[in-house]
Amino acid sequence: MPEILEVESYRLLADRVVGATIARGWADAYLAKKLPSPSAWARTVKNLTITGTGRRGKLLLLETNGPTLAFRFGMTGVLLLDGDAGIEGLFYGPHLFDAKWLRGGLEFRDGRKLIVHDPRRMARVEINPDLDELGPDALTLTRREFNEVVRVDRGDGPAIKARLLDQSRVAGVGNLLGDEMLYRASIDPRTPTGLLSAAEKDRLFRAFRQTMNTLQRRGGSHLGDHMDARFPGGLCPRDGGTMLLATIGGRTTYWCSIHQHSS
DNA sequence: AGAAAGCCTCGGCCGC
DNA sequence: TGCGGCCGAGGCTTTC
Repeated sequence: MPEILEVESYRLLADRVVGATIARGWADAYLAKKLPSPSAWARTVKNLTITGTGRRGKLLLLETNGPTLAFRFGMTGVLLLDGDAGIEGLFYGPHLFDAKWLRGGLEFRDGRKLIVHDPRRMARVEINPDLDELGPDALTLTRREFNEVVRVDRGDGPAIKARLLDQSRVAGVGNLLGDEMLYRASIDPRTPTGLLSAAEKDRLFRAFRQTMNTLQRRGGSHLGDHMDARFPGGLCPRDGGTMLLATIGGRTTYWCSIHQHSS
């Protein structure tokens, strides 16, 4: 679930600890997998004061008076402050809270705790993350930046769905947001990026912004118009067309056989 | 039982 | 034909 909209809600939650000083931190071996050792997290964060928050795509940043601390949430990670979720419906579907899924976090001198809850163990913490690997942020993508996202230098390029998921091109688009914006733009997700027409690029940019704004207002990446049809045999809510299903860019992709049809 | 919303690695092969 | 880099497949991990 955590795509850019969810991570932005985690950032707003983390804003509440700006000014607080870390008494101690802890991380299990999975959460600390990108660090030299699990103890490196505890050692590094001790006595740091949080000075601000940031975010690039799905990467949450905590600025401090020392190194920048970063969190990525994988597929099932959730950020909690003292056990309270930052947004409604954070524990979606069957994933409820269980103390055994607490993987690490920060405890502040004032007693509050910022905790990562992650059943599937793909969340990670980082110290001084390399932001050069990430493209511009999807929530504030400009037309100029979008033009770079769909630019292809050699050949026809990858399927547009795969390109949208490429975090080095644009940071923050996950599988559900990617499908939703292509659905709204009426574009076949298999279309090679370099073969998109000017009209299709125009529609995709508008749908990109519209998808971010609308789903942020609704409260989550899983609240798109096409979600109800996201199962084998589903019918398009817009025109009743059969929804097609394939793996594109490594992710399960759904699209409408009627209106998402490249001409 | 198979699929899952993210990320990382690796092998193949595309295109110059 | 050689080669760097791109692209897609597969794995991770646990759950329902």
